[in-house]
Amino acid sequence: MARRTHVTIRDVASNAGVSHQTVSRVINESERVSPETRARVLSAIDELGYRPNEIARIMARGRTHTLACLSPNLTDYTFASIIEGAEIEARQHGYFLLSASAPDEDTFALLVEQLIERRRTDGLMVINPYTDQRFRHVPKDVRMVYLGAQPRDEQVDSVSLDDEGAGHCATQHLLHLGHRRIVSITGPVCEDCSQDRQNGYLQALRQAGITPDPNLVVEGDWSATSGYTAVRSLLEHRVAFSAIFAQNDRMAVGAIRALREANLCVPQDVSIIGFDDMPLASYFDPPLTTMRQDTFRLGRQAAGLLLNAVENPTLETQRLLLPAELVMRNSTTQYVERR
Amino acid sequence: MARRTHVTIRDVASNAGVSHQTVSRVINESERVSPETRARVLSAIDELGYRPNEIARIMARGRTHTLACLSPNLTDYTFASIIEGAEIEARQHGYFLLSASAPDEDTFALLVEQLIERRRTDGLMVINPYTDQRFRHVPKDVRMVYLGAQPRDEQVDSVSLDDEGAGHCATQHLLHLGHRRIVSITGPVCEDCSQDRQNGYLQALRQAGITPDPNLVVEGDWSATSGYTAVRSLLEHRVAFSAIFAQNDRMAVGAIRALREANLCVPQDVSIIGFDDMPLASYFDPPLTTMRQDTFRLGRQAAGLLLNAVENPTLETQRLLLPAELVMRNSTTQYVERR
DNA sequence: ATGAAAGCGCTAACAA
DNA sequence: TTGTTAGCGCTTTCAT
Repeated sequence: MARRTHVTIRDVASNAGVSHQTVSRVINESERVSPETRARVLSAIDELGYRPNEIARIMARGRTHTLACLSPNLTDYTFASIIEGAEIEARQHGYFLLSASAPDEDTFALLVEQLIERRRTDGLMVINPYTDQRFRHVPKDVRMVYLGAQPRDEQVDSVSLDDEGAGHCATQHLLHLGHRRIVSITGPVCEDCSQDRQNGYLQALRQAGITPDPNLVVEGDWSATSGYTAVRSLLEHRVAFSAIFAQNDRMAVGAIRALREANLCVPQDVSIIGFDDMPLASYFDPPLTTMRQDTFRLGRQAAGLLLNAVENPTLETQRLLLPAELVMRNSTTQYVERR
Repeated sequence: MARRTHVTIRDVASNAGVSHQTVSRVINESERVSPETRARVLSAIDELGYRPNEIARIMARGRTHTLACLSPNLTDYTFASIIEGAEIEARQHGYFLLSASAPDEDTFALLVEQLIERRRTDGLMVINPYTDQRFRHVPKDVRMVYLGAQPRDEQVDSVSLDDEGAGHCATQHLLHLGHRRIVSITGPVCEDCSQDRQNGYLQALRQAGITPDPNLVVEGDWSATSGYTAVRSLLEHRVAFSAIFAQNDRMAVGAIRALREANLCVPQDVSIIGFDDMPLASYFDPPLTTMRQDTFRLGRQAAGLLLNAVENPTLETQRLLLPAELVMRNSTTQYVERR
C-alpha cells in the first residue's frame, strides 16, 4: 500500500498536536522548544517514519549544500584522487560533491550553465582551468577554486602543486648523480603545470652552469605512448643523453620501454625520473624514482578553501602551493662515463 | 552592484507584459503560446539575463533529475571508469550523477538516508552491494541498480560481468597451454565476484579432468601486496605449480615480483594471467595477459537501466551480464616439463 | 492562447 | 515556548 505522497512536516504536526513550525524547530535542533513537546514530536516522527524533504529545505534556505567539481575526466588517477579528497572533505562539512567530466570547452560551458547559473550548486571546483579556454565560461560572481593551476587574472582561490619547485628538485636529483645531458619529456605545453615543471628544469640546469639544449626537450601528452615516441625519436636522431626527466610516470614508463627496445638498460645506461608516484609505480621494472604529489590532500584543501569561501563570502581569496616529494627507487643511478 | 536576489520568472513576466505562467510555458517549450508572445518573453529573458532556478523546478515537479552512485571508493580504476560511464550516460538523458565514496557500511547507510530517504536523488546505483551488509540499508521502494553483483533476493536491476565465464575462460587458457597445477589468487571471498570467478576456475579444472587442489588457492584482497604475499607463502611451503590465475591485475603484478625475487621467470617458469586489463597492463614486465572487462560500458548500461526504471516505474527488473575478453600478451606461455 | 489560483514542503519573521 | 503568516520560484490545474 504505497502512499501516493510522502509524510510531511504537517502530518507530524497534527499527529503530535503542535504546529508545523514546532516540528521544524525540532528537526533543526532549535533550543526554543520544551523537552516534553520535543519528545512528542520525536515520537510522532518515529511513528510516521517522517524524513525531511531535502529539496524543500534547500528551496526555503536558498542554499544547496552542494559543490560542483569539473574535471577533464574522472578516471585519471590524479583527478580521481583529487575528487575523492574533495568529496570526503565536503561531506565532513555537510556538503555533497557533484563531480562531472568536462572533456572539452563546450561541455564545460554547458555544465557551468546547468550547475552554477541555474543554482543547483553553491560553489565550483575546476581542475586544470587553463586546458583550452574553459575558464572564460565561468561568471564573475560565483565562488570557486582552481585546482592544478594558479589564477592568471581572475580573483579566485587556488590550490596547486609547486610544479616549478618539483621540476627543479627532480632535475637537481639527476644533476647530483652526475648527469649533464638530461632529457625533459614535458606534458602539453599549453598546460600551465607543464611549463612550470619545465621552468624548474631549466633553472636547475642553469644553476649548475649548464646551458639548456633545446634538442633535449620533447613535448608529450601525458600518455605512455607519447613517452615511448619521444625516446624513439631522440634515439633515431642520435641525440646523446644519460638521463630523462619525464613530467609524469606514464610517460616515464613509455620511455623505459623504448630504451629497452634499443637494448639500453635503466638505470645503468639511462637514468629516468617520473612524476606523480602513481599506484604501482614501485612495481614497474625498474621501480620508478619519481616526484610524489599528494593529490588526495590537494583535493581536501581545495574543498576546504571553497567551503570557507561559500560560507564567508567576504573572505579574501588565497593561493595554496603544495610541495612534491622526491621518492628514490631504482630507475636513477650515478652517471658513469661510457666509451 | 550585486543584486540581493535573482531575476525570477515574474520579473520576466512583468517586463514582457505577460503572466508568469506564460513565461513558464516559454521556458518549458510548450506549444500553446503565440510566436509574438514567445518572442517578447525571449527578449525579456535575454535582457534581464534570466536563468531558471533549477531547485524551484525540482521542488514543483517532485523530481530531482539526479542519480546517486555509491562506490567503495572513487579512485580504483574499475570503479572510476564505471562511474565515468554512468555519469556520461546520465547526462545524455538530462540527469546528473552524484557519486560518493562509502568505504564502510555505516557511511553507506548515512548516504542512503541523506540521498534517498531525504529525496535528493531519484535513483540509486550501488557498486559491489554485497561488500559487508550494505545492501540491507536500502529501503524497498527506491529504484536502484546493482553493479558488479547479481541480486540475491532483492527485486532490483543489475549489471555485472560474467565473472564465472571469465574465470572459466582464464583457467581454460592456462589449461590449453598445458598447465595442470594452476594457482588461484582470489579476491576477498566475501565478495560475490571472487566466488564467481573461483567457480569458473573450479569448473574449468573439473572439465579437464583435474581434481582441484585446495592448497593451490589463496585469498587476496585485490592489492599488489596481497598477490606478493600469496606467492611468497606458496613458495615457502614448497607448493608446486606452473601457472597462476590472479583475480585482478594488481595481484598479478605483486605475484610477479615475488616470483622474480625467487629467481623464477615469467612466463618461462611460471605463467600468469590477470584480470581487468588495467591501464598500463601492457607496460609491465612482462606485458600482462589478462581478462579485459569493459567497465566503462558497464557503467553506461547500469545508468541506462536505472534511468529507464526511474522514468517507467512499472518496468520489470532485469539482469545484464557482460562478457570479458581474453587479452593475450606475454605473461603466459606453453608449459614445459622441468627436471 | 493566456491568466488566476493553488500548492510543492519547508524556513523565517513576527506575534502572542 | 509556541503558533501564525509569508514567502522561496517554480509547475499544474482549471478557467476564460
